[in-house]
Amino acid sequence: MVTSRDVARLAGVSQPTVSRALRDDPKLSAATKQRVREAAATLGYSPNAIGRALSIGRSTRVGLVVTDLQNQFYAHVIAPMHAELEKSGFELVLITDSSESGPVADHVVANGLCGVILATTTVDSVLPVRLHDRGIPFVYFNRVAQSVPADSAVVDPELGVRELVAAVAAYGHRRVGAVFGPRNTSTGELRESAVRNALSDHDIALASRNVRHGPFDFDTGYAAARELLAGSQPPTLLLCGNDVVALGVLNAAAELGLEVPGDVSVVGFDDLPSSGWALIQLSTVAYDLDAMSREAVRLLLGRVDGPGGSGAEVKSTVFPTRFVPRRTLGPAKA
Amino acid sequence: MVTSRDVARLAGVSQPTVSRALRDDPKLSAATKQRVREAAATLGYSPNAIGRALSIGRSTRVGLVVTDLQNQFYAHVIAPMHAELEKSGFELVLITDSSESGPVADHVVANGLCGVILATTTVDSVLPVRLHDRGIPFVYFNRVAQSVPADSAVVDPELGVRELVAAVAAYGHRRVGAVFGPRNTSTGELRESAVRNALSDHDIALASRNVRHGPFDFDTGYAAARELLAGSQPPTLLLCGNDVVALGVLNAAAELGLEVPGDVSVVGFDDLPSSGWALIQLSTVAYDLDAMSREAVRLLLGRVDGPGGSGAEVKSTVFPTRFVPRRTLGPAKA
DNA sequence: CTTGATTGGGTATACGTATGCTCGATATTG
DNA sequence: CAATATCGAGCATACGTATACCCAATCAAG
Repeated sequence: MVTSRDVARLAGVSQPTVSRALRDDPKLSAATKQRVREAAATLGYSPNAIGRALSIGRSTRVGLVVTDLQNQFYAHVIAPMHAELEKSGFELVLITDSSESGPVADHVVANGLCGVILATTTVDSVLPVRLHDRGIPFVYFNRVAQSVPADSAVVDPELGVRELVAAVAAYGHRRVGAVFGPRNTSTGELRESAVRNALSDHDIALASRNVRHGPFDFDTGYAAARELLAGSQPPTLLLCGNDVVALGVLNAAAELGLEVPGDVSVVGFDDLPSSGWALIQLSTVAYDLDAMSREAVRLLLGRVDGPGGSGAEVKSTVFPTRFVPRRTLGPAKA
Repeated sequence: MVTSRDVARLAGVSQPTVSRALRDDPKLSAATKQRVREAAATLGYSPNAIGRALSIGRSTRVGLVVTDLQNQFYAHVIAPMHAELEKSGFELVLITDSSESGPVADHVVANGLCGVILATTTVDSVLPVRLHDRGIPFVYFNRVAQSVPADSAVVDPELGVRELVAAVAAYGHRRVGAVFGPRNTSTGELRESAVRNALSDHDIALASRNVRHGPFDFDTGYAAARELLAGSQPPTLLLCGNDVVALGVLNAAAELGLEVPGDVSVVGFDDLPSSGWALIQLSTVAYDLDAMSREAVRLLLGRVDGPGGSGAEVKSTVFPTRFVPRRTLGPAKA
C-alpha cells in the first residue's frame, strides 16, 4: 500500500505537507502542491480512509437502517441514496435492525459511522434516543418518531389520498375494506387517518371487520386479502397501505379466482416502478421516491459536515402526493 | 466515546491488557479477563473498528460490486449476503462499478475493504486483474472472468435448461426465439450455449432473426419482445436470459394484447420470488440463490481470515438447476 | 537454596493521516 | 538598515487498537 509518506519521499517534502497539499491547504505554496500532486499521481496514491477517519474522528460512511432488505421498496430507496452519497464521496453501509434493542447504536459508534438514515422508525423506537444521546447525526426517512426531533424526508399523503378517494366514490364503492400499515409507524397512522377522513367526507363507511393492519410487506396484503375477500359479502375495494401490500392483495385475489377490478378493486401507495407494468397496472398514490431518498441523504450530510451540526433548526422536507389511476380501480361490483 | 483506555482505568490495568482480555488472549489470567470484561460491560465499551482496522491493517468490511441496484435480482442477493456477513461481524459496503476503469480497486484500497464480491464481472473485466495485483481477496459471484482465477459461487444451467427444453419440445414449439444475456458475461454465454445445445438435441432451430442479446434487465426483455413479437410469424416461445428479462417480455406481450401462453410462451431463469406470484406464474429455471449468495460470502471470508490466504486451491461451488413449470409455458400456438 | 523456566502483565511502538505549534526564510515597513 | 510581519514547511503528536518485546514475580526442579 502506498502511503502519504511514500509520496512525501518522492516529492522531497514531509508527510504532513503531503496531507496539506492534497487537502488544498492555503498555507502551502502552489509550487509545492503541484509537486506533491504529481508525486501522488505517479505513485497512484489515494489517502487511506481508515487513517483519515481515525485522525479526524469521523468517517465518510453513512448507515442505512432497514428491516427487510428483500422488500422491493428498499431497492428503490437504496439505489438513489447510494448514488447521492457517492457524489459526495461517502459510502453506504446497510444495517438491519432486527432487535432494535440498542446494539445498533453501539454498532454505529464502534464502526465509526458518521451518520445514520432511519428508514424503519416506529413511534416507540428507542434508536433515535440512543443516537441522540451519543450525538450521532441522523435523519428520518419516510417515517418519523415524535420523541426525538430530527431532520426528515417524508410524504404528505393528504392530497393524493383525497384524489384517490374521490375516484373511489365516483366509481360507486360503498362497501370498502383496507389493509393499513402498522399502527406504530407514522406512515401507517398518517395514511390511515388520511384515508378515513377522505372516506367520511364522501360518507363512505369503513367497517372495522373489513380492516386489517400489518407490516408493509407482501404477506400482510396476501393474508389480509385471503380473509377479507373470502366472506359472502366481500368489500368491492381494498385500500392498501402501500404498493407491496397491494401486490400481496392482487395475488391473493388472483388465487381466489377474483377479477380485478371486476370483482374487487385494489389501490396502493408509493407507485413503485413495477406498479406501472402492464401486468400489474396498480392504481396508486404516487410521490417522488427517488427525490425523497436523495433528500434524506442531503439532509444528513448537511448535519454531518455542516457548520451548525445539530444546532440548526430541524428541517423536514415534505413530498406531495397525487393519485395515479390505473386498471386496478374500477366501478364497484353491483 | 468510550475507549479501551477508559476500560483499562476502571479495571486498574493497562490499555493493552484490555485489548488482550477482550480478544481472549491465553496469556492473560482468567481473573484479569473477567475484571476487564466487567469494566467493559459497565462502560458499555465496544472496540472501535477504525482503530482496530488501522492497527491490524485490515477491516471487517466487504464490498459488493454491482451495476444496477434497482435490479430486482440484487435485492435477493444483498439480503442473504448481508445476513451471512453479519453473522461473522462483517459489514456490507455497496459499490457500483459504473466505469469499471480501475478506480474501484483504488476505492477498495483507500477505504480499506478486506475483500470484494464481484457480481457483475464481464469476461473482459479489468477489475479482477487490478484486485489481484493489489493482493485484495475477492470472489466471483454468479459470473466469472477466466483471466484471473478466484473462488466462485456459480450456477450450472445444464440440467435445468435440459428439463426446460424437453418441456418446450413436448409442447410442440418449433418456431422459438430467445432474449439472451450479454455475450461478454459467463452467465450469458453459458446459458445461451446450454439452450442452443438442448434445442438442437430436440431438432428445434433457433433462427438468428428471433434472437436478441442485452443486459439482464427489464428493458432488454421489453424491447426485444416488442420487436420479436411484432412480425407476421412471431415465435411461439421466447426463452429469456433471466427472470427480470422475462418480466420485460411478459409486459411487452401484455401491451401487445398477446395471451401468455396462448399466443406466446415465456420462460425465464433464476426463479425470483415474484416469479412464483399468482399474477406472474413464470415458468423458469430455478436454483438456490440464497445459498449461492451465502456461499460467496463464506468463500470470501475464507480467503480473508483464512490461513492460506490466496495460497489455497481455487474453490468453485456450483449450484445445480431444475426446471420449474408454471403458467407461462404452454402448448405452441397452431 | 539457587537457578531456570514459566506465567502475567506492562512498556513501547506501529498503523496512516491530520493539525497545532514552531521556526527559518523571505518580504515588508519605518 | 533594522525590526517586524508573513509565508512556507517541518516537528511533534494525537486518534484507538494491537502486538513484539521486556520485566517482575511465581514456581519447579536440581
